[in-house]
Amino acid sequence: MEQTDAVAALAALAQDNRLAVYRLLVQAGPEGMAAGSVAERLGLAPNTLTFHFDRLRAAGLVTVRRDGRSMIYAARFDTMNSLIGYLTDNCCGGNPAQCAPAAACKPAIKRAKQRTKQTA
Amino acid sequence: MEQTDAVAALAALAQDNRLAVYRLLVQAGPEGMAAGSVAERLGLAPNTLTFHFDRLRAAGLVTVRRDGRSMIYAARFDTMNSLIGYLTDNCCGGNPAQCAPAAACKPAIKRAKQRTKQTA
DNA sequence: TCCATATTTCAACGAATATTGAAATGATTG
DNA sequence: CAATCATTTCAATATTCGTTGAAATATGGA
Repeated sequence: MEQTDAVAALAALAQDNRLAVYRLLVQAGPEGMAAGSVAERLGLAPNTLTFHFDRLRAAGLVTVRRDGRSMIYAARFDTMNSLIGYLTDNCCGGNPAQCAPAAACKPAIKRAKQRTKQTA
Repeated sequence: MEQTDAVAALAALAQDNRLAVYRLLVQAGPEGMAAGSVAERLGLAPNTLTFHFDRLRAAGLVTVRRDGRSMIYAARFDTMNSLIGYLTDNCCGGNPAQCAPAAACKPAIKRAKQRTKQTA
């Protein structure tokens, strides 16, 4: 992951409603949730929610697929892993005695191959 | 960690220069770096840097101590751990078969007890 | 005390952001 | 095809943010 992408991801998460949306999707898992369900659950106006979904998607933090008239949003765990890897990259000068590399949530379902390594 | 603190930490990191500063401090480890060294390393004006340090500190991401006429800034690894814990909290509905809890960089030096558990 | 170094404070400006309201698009059902 | 539901697009507004420049504070040495 590069600086620009990391900033984008962090900026996308650095907002009350978006963070709530993202965490909801993280908890929902790979299956995702319909936009309407998220709106109802968090009490957000549909257009406001679209705006936030858009930012999360532009940052690569979520995916969308259409199911009938609903749009299903799901968290992208690989991006979260990359972000955490970027934040803790070369931690403490890479001294293995001082630092341990980070690893975040992995769905391990409906997403077969997913490398644990993220060298920035 | 609570929502407000998480948003504050994410917002603090969601900016090019601040993210660069923070990563530099992460790599510097618990010993930290003088403000001037950071400024020189990143080519930032001293007052601009103070502004950014202030935001990082307000978010609990760094600490400061004075050493002579220099101010030594250091990353707070515990906050990073809490943040990662918050982001991945109850991942995939808490289904242990699908998700593994996250753990970030731990200095393990000059910072003895540090719980791995962060239940938000 | 006087001077140089290191960092902070203050005021100001242009740019970006979140929310709102109304209208439009796309998909399903009868 | 008409009606309805789910979501998106567009324009407008108030707020927040990052950077700059000049001046102030604090520490250490001659």
